[in-house]
Amino acid sequence: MNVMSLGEGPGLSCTRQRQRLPSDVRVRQILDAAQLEFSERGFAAARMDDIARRSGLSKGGLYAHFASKDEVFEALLTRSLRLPDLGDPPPLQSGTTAREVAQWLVERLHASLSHPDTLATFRLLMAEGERVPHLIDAWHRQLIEPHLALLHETLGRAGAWLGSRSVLLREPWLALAPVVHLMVMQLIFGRVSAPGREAREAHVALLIELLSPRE
Amino acid sequence: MNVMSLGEGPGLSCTRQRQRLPSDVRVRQILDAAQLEFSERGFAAARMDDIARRSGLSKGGLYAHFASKDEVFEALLTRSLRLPDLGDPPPLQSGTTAREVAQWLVERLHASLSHPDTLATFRLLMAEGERVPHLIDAWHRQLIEPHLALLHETLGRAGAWLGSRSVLLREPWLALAPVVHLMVMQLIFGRVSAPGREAREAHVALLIELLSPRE
Amino acid sequence: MNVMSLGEGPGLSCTRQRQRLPSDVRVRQILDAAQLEFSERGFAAARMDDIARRSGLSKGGLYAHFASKDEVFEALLTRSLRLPDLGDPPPLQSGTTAREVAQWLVERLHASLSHPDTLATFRLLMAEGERVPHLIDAWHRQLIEPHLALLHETLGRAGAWLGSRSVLLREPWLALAPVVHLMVMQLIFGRVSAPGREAREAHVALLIELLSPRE
Amino acid sequence: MNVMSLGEGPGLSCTRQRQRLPSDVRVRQILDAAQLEFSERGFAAARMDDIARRSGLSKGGLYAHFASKDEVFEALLTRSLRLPDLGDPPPLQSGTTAREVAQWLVERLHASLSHPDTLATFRLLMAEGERVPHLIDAWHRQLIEPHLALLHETLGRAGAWLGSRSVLLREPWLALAPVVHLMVMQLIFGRVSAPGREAREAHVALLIELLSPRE
DNA sequence: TATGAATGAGGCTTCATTCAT
DNA sequence: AATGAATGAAGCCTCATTCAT
Repeated sequence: MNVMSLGEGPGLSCTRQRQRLPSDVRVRQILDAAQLEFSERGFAAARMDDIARRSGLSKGGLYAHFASKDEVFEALLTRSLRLPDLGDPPPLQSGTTAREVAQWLVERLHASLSHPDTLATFRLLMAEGERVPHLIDAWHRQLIEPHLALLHETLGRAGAWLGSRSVLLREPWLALAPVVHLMVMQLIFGRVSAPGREAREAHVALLIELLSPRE
Repeated sequence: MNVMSLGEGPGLSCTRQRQRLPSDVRVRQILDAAQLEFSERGFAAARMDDIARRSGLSKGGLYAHFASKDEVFEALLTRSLRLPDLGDPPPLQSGTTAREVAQWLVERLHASLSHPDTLATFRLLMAEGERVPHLIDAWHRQLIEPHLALLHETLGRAGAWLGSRSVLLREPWLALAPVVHLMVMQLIFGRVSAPGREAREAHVALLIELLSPRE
Repeated sequence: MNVMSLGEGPGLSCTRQRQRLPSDVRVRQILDAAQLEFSERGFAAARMDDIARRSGLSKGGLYAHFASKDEVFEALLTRSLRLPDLGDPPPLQSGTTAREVAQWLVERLHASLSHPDTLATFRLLMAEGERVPHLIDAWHRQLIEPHLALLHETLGRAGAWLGSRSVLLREPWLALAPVVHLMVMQLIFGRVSAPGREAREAHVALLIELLSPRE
Repeated sequence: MNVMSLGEGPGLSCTRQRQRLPSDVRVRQILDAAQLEFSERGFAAARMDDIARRSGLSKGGLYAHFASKDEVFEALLTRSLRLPDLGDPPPLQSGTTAREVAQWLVERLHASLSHPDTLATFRLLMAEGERVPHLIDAWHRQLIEPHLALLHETLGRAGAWLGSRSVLLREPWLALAPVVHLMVMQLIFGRVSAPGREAREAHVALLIELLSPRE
């Protein structure tokens, strides 16, 4: 490469140039790559080289953005810990049935928790949580608690409305458990297949039973 | 091992002798050590050196019993995959209440699944399952299915007896989900603390509700 | 490299800099080092560490260029398997004597086969050939066959010219055998000394006898 | 195994006993095994474990007979360096032809040098000779020199008898070279196939030419 | 910012050798 | 004389990280 070809300014050279992207774009690419690598192999077995290559960078280029493997890992988990958008609780009007409430809840929970990104984070925390205890707390605050709060709020109001006095109203995690169960099964077996319709249907049926008033 | 049992060897108590143990004893020690190391660090980050030292062996000595790290890992999981002893289903006599059945079930499930060994295996399979897909199958067959079968059988009979027509009778995994949920929480947060009494109580209450006949 | 050429670097001559060389230069250095190590010790006893040090590299640096010891070995042999330049066959003009032909041949064969590189390769193939059977074939095709072809061609034409009907014309390997014998002796005894003049003279004398017509 | 079963003397126990053989038998077995292992893999790559197993011994048992790998190697080569029995030189009576002498010689040389044991030793010396320089000398004295002496003597007498004045009479190694060539080819290519008849025939033809008087 | 050769610590594994039995 | 568990020194190879360009 001669001196002339360097001075030509951006865009004019047709030779294969080094790709210089804005930092935030690169960081996003890197974290996307890191998510795949860390999720597939776990922290220790993931290689900076692979993360770099998957981001379209060389190893050295990766280190221009992150000072260490730990830093990438932490940045990844931090990014994954965005507050989920759970939307508004359902309106409870006259005529709202237990089924409607249950379906709304199950749909929300699965949409939020069965998302591949959530699963990947979930798995990383199971496997490597000890590495980042402060992130575990954050995860609990930002993921678990909002969901439990949503459940508590929604089940409470629906229970009152519907006249249920189920234990569910006091222990909303029981309503979350089937989703967690499915997440676990999904992580352990077939990493691809989404949880079946029937499973969700069963979950709905369970909630209906518990929300329905008894004699 | 109490203090007395150390230093009492016949004659040569003080000199550090090379310990020669029968192979099966060593293998047990090694797998115990491996369980700790693999569970604490995951497969990739665990070091053969540490496993060896924890078994009272040199690195080379370890390789007299296992040909590779993978082999230790697999042997460990295989050992952990013993069929659980779930005991007999509960007698359903006249006078048996939903509470009795529910308590019996919850106790069984927690005793079997919250055991530290089971948790360790569970965690390893979550984190490193892709390494040993055949063991995943075995785990499902030998751990999950028997528990589901126990639930199916017991819930079915209890439901018939008690007059319940809950979805639980068709989808026994719903009754397992709270235990799985607790296992997960136990793994992610505080690796030590056993799941609280209240959680078990809530689980029992849930089952009671579902097993009780409705008007 | 003379003394002057050291210490003259621009500005920083004294500090020990990390040497960064283009890949092909390094590869050449590595294979040179490998040739020495493998030839001196054989494949199994040669150490990657030594090859690295001899190339002015760290162990890890070596692996940036070759993925394994086997790969270095194979690359080395492949490099050694260049077709020899045997030059043109001698002109047979009126007046060409058997001695001239014989001397020309013996000189060619020894120049080509007694070369230290050829000897080193020869020895490696004797000792470690089973490791690289495909290279054995290549070696035969690229080294042995051309020499035999040269002999066949040259002896044939010279024999016709000179009126010889020796078995040599049909079995040219008989004319190669003394060189092989000398190579072997050179390898087994004194690894340094070139084969003596007298030996070559004897070889020439042998060929003369066989090329000369008999009554 | 209880104490009684040990005191019963030899021969009475039908349980699998340790095989205790006379030392010289064991040593022979060990060296046979060593010959195979060293020849197949070379010194560095041969494993004491394999030699032991091939001798029907455990590793420890092997060390009861040889103090080290080097000692086994040296003992093996020493055993291989027995003086070959070349038999008596051929009677040269009136009527003996060059063909008879040549055939007798070629047969002797091949019988002695193409023997698998000789080939194995030959190869070991080529590959590992530097390890045992004193044995190289011995090998020369005990194998090469006798053959050269046989050739010198036989060719000398036959040449005188037949009226040849070939260079062969002064440089008997030239008559040995084709055998060496064949040995080398046999070692490098097909480790099994014996050298062909035609090759031997060619060798004979060569000697006949050189032994026959010229006008 | 980006490259990729280079480093060096550290992990897995092998194997000659020792030794209690 | 024999066993086989055990040692420990090395060797191969990996990979996070550095750095000259």
